[in-house]
Amino acid sequence: MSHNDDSLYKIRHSAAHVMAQAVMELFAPGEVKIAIGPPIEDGFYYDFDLPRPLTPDDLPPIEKRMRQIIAQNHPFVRREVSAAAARAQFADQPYKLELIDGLEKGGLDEYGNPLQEKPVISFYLDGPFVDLCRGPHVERTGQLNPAALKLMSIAGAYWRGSEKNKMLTRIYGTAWQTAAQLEEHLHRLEEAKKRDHRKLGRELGLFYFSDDIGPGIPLFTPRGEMLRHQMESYVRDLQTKYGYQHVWTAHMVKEDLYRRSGHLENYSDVMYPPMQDEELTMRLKPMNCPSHMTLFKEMGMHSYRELPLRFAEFCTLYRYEKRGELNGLTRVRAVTQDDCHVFCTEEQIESEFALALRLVREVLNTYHLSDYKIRLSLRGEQGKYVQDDEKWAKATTALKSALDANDVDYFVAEGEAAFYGPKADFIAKDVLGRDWQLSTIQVDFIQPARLGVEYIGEDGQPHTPVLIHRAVTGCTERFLGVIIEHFAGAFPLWLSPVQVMLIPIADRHIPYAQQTAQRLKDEGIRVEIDARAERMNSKIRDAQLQKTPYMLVMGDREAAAGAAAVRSRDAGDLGSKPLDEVVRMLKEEIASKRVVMRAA
RNA sequence: GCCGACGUAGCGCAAUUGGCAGCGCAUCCGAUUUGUAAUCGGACGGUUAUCGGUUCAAGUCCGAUCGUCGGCUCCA
Repeated sequence: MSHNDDSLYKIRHSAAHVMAQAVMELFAPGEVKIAIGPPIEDGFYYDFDLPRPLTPDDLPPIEKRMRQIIAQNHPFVRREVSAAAARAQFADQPYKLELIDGLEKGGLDEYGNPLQEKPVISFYLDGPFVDLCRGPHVERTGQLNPAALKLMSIAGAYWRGSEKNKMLTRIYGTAWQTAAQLEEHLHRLEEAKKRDHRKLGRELGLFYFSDDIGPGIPLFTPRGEMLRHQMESYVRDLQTKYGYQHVWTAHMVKEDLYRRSGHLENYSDVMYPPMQDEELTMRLKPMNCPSHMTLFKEMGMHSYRELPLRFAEFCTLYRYEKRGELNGLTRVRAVTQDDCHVFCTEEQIESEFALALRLVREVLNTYHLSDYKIRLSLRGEQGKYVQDDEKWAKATTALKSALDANDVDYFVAEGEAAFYGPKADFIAKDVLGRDWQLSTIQVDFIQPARLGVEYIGEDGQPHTPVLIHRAVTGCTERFLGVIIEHFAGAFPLWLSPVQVMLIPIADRHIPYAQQTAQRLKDEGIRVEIDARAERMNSKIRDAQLQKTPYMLVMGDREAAAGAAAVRSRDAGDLGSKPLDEVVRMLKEEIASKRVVMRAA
C-alpha cells in the first residue's frame, strides 16, 4: 500500500487485529493459533490455524463480534518488549514464536526473508487482545467505521506462502473510512465481474472450454479466432516493419535438445511428460528458444555481418500449469507466444533492446495499455537457475545498462528471472487498475553456449552470440483475456470480429443488404447481415449486446438513395449517409486503430 | 498440487423436513414485415457432472472421481 493511504493503512491494519480477536473468541481459549494479518490493497486479511474449517456462515458472527469490539472503543496501546517477554506472552502461539525468532536473530521477517536491521519487537494491545505488531494503528477501535467494513471471503493460504508449510485459514476483509467508500468498492467489484473475460467470452461467443478437451485448453469460435488473427497479424506486420523475420518450428522436439539447453533440469516442472516413439523420446515444446537456436545452426555458418538476426514466431507452446492456477484465458496450458529470439553481439544488446522497447511501446499504446511499469527480474537465492555466475553478472549488467541507456524507469524483483537470464518485464495496468505481466525482454548469455551456437567474427574466429528473448503481447491467450476485460468486450473497430451488422428493416430490404455487404467485404470490412424475421429494434438490441461497433439499418429510403442509416455502438444513431461516405468513414477508423474507452 | 465453496436444459436460475424436475432467454415451427435496445403463439429440450452407497423413495443425505470458482508472501 502506498504512503498517502496512511489512514487507510491504519484502519485496515487495526481491522485485522479486531478480526483476529473476534475469531479467537469464536473458539475455546487456546484453540486458535494466529499467524499474520497485514493490510493489503482494498482491505486486510488474517491467517489462522483453526481446529475446524470455516464456512461462509461463520463470517456474519465474526463480523458482528467485530462491530461489538469496535463499539467497546478499546485504545490501541503500543509496547516495546524484549524477545524473552515476547516469547512469554506468545508461549502457546507457535507462529508468533517463529516470527519472534526471526526478528530476534535480526535475520528474517515474517516471510523468512532477510531484514536489513534488527528491528525493535513491539506489541499492540487493544482491550484483551495482544498481537505482535509493528503498527501503526488507529488510536482506538472506535475509530473504525463499522458501516465501512465487510468480511469478504475465506481462503487457504500456506504459512509464509510456501507449499511446504502448513495450510492456514485466511479470512479476507475490506475496510474503508466511510460507508460510501465501501459501497464504491463493492460496486467496482461488481463491474469487474461484469467484465470478466470468461463471462464475456461466452456471451460474445468467442471461446469455450470443454471437459472433453481438457482443462486449460481453450477452443476458439470463428469470432474468437478472428480476434486472435487480428491481434497476431498486427504484431506480425509491425515486427516485419521493424526488421524481425518470421520462422516456423513446429510443436515437438527431441527431449535430448532440452537436456542440452538446460530445460530438462530447470524447467521440467512446467513440461509435459515425454512421448515415446520407438527409440525416439519427444517432448511438447514449452519454449521456442532451443528450436530457434537449432534453426540458426542449421542455416549454416553465420557471419557477424548477418547479426543481429531476429527470429520471430507465433507458436503454441504447451506448459503444465497446476490445476488450481488455471484461470480462463489468463492462465492456460496451450500458450501462443509472440516470441522472438535475437542473435546479436554484446555491443548490439543496447540497440536491440531499444528496438524491442519501441515495438512494445507502440503495441501497448495501440491497446491503450500505456500505463505500465517495468520490472527488472533478477536471479534469487532459491529457484532453479543455470549456474554460471560470470555469465549471469554479464547479462544483468548488460540489461541494466540497456534500460539506463534507454532512459527507462524500473524496479528490481529478485527471484523473478528466467532460468537462463534476467528479464525486463512490462507490467501494464488495465482500465480497472489491475496489473498484468505482458511484454518481456530477456538477455541470455547461457543457452547459446550450451547449444554451441556460433558466428564468425571480424577476427575470423567463432564467437558465441548473445540471445535476446522478447515477447510483445506475451501470449495471445492471456493478452486477449486482458483486453476483453480492458475494453469490456467492446473492441475497437479494427479489432472487432464483426465490424458491421447490416440490419434490413423488412425482408424486401435483404437484397439491398446483401449488395451492401458485398461492397463492404470488397473493401475488407468484416460484415454480417441479420436477416432474421425479427423487428428492427430487436436486431439493434442484439447487435448492441454483441458490442458490434457499427449497425447499418436499411429500409426503403436507404435502398432508394444508395445509403445506410448508421448507428454507432458507442454514439448511437448517426443518421443516414451515402454508402461511399460510410465506407470512407469505416476505413479511416480501421486504419487509425482508434479506441473509445469506456469508464470502469 | 493444497484449503474452502460450488456443479440442475446451450445460457441465467427455481424446486418445503428426502416425495411426479420447473421458469425465463436461446433453439425449432407458425403468424407478423416492422424506422434506432426485446412482436405474438406453439413445440422441442434433462440418466440433476460422473460412479458408487444409504433409503419404500435421492437434485436434496454419505463417499470417490472429474470439472469450475475464490485463495495460497502486496513486508509482525
